[in-house]
Amino acid sequence: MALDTRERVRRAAVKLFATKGFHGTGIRDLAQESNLSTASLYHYMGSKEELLADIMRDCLRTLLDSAEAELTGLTDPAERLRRLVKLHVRAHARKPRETRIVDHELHVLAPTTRRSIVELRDAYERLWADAVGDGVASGVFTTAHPGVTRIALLEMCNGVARWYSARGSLSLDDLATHYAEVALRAVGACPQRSAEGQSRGE
Amino acid sequence: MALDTRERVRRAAVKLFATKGFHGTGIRDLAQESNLSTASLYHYMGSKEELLADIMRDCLRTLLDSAEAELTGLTDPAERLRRLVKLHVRAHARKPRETRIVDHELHVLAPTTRRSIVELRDAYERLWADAVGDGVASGVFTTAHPGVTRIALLEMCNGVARWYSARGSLSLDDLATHYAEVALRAVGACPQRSAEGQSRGE
Amino acid sequence: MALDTRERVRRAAVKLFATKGFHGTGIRDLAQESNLSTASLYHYMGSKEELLADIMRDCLRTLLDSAEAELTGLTDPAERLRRLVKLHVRAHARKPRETRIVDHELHVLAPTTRRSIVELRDAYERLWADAVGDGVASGVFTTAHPGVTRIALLEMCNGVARWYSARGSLSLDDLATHYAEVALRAVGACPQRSAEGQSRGE
Amino acid sequence: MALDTRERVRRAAVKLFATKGFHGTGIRDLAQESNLSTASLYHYMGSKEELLADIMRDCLRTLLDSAEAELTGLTDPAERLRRLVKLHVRAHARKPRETRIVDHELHVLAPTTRRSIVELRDAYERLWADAVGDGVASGVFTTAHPGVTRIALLEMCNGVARWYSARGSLSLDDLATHYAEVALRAVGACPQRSAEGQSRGE
DNA sequence: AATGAATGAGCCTTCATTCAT
DNA sequence: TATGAATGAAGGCTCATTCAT
Repeated sequence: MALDTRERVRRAAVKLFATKGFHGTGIRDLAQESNLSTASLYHYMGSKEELLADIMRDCLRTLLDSAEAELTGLTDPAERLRRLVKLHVRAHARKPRETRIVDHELHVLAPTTRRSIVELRDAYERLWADAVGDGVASGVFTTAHPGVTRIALLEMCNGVARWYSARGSLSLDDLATHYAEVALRAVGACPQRSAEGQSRGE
Repeated sequence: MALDTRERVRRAAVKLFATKGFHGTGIRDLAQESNLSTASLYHYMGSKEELLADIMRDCLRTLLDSAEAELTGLTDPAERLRRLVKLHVRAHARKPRETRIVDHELHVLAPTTRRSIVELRDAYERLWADAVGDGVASGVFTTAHPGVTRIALLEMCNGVARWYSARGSLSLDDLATHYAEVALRAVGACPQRSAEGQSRGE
Repeated sequence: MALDTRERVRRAAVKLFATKGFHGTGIRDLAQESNLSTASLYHYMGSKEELLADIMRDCLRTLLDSAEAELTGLTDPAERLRRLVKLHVRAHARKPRETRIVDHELHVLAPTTRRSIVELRDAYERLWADAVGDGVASGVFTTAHPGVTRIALLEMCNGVARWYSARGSLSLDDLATHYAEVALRAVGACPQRSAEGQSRGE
Repeated sequence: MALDTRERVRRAAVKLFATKGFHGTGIRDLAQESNLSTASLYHYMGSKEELLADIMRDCLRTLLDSAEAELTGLTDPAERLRRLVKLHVRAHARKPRETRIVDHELHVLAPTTRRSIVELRDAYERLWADAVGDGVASGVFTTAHPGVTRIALLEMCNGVARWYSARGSLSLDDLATHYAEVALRAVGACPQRSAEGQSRGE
């Protein structure tokens, strides 16, 4: 099935925004990458900035929705953090360009739009904050600065989008598991058994 | 003492490149921020891109030099990692804009220039790789994927530049110590005493 | 019939480049003369320099093609030279601006482009060199330095573009004939009859 | 003896204006070629345009003066034309850059300045016109259009500046003699003896 | 005599966008 | 749906020139 034109434009934008940055990408670049004229481009998008906002919004919506789905019914903070990390890492490894765009181009958006995007991001990060906070409250985690630890872990996981390659030696599952491991250690959950399991597996 | 003009231009560039991105910063923005005409700007820089490259180069040189100085004479991998993390965190908290520029704008540079910058970055990262590698080799660290762990920690520390504020509740020293803590836990160094020491101190 | 826009740009360029020189003509001058905005200009040309190269190329191509057509089947060197001179003079009198551009602005072109233009010019001048050379070889022409004579005649004829005006007393045909006369005398063809014929005719 | 600075500037200008054109030459180019800063340049010249005008004026003054000196006491039109041609050719071969500048950059000058330069040029050309005119009047020359012939010869001789190289096979004296020959033939002076002499001599 | 600093104006070119077809 | 044509604004950079030192 032929690719929907709107989708083609979207993908072109994702590719170029991630590679050259929003301001480094001209609409001529977008048009060329989409095999469209610059004029035609405007049948499939509002403006360059709206296109960017759409990409960010979708990326964050998907992340938020699947995170909420993943956590449904879970109470154990360690398990919640593990799931969050794995989901986050998988998302960033699979959609490195979209997530890099979210991370790098927020400053481009006009205030109103930016606020709506930041809201989504904050909602998502609250899931992390809650997991870490609950873990510390219940004594499962021992970390001196939960807030700092949360953001440190998030940044660590975001980084995956900047370097992970599917062609590397590490499978996506192993990567996600490894990161969950590192994260749980970082909060002081010291998951003896699983750590050893991971070690044995290699 | 009045600020050297060249330095004024540099600072304007650092501020704007970090805030709005390289491509998002116009030469006229730079001129205004430097209280200079656009023409005068060119007495103090080669081109916008060279200015960027200079900023990056200086930032990385400084980081690399101080890291090498910091590690001189040290052999214990845990201590080396701790020092690297603390230095890195401090540098990123103190010069968040410079380091963000290094992280975000590499793609702007022409191939030749980029290579020279990447070389510096790689030299610096090798210090981390060596510390982690030696730790694993000597059994002090237990981590399944040293390479991944190293980059995960680096990204985590880079993140500091994206959120740390001196006006926050955490002092720079505490922040650096905390990150070192998290990092050592992440590599499985489980530094009982120092971790407790750290906990007690807060 | 309305003038094609591309052609309007071309004519504006010819007029301005010839009058004020390539470097003396700004893109804004071109736009104004073409009744276009500077941005629109770029729908009809690659760059200012490409526009110049196109003008030169077309001018030389036309000259070369018509010269080759004119000489087809001719062997007599005197007749060939006469035809070349007349054609050249006519072309330079009719298209003085294009030919002046070719003569004056070669130095502007980038090496590669320049080479391609110079090649055309050389191909054309070879027709002159052959005519003069054959005339000397067969004894019809007596000139001590055929190469010098050829270039002297060419320069003399090029000059037409710098002064001829259709409003002058001399018709184009008479002008061309007169130049042919001067040229043949210069190579020592001393065409008694035709010279007298020419004299009688005026 | 060290070269006077003002003279160094002048020479740099001659070189660059001739090579790249007036508008193609920046004052930075001039400064570099003169081994001066752009600011220092202005101790030795009024403005770029005045520098150009000076060069042109001197070139034409010299030509005019030496032509008048050369013709002093001569009445024979053929001899006068021969001397003019030889002088002109020599001047253009020896100072090809100055003369090219005079020929190519008149259009740059502001009206007032231009007029003063054109006046000089016209005074010089009147010497040619007189020689040709007298020759025709006295029947020594036979040319249908004296005015056209005069300008044709002038352009032919101007051309020397565009191609003559001292490294070529032809000596400057031979070149000048050859041109005089061509010119006299062109006006129909048919100087049997001298032509043969020329031929024999080579 | 010499120049580093400074600049308003201008350079060529591309920007994102609109609109008639 | 698709696009050639069009553009005002802005892009990075250089222009010729002045002036204080």
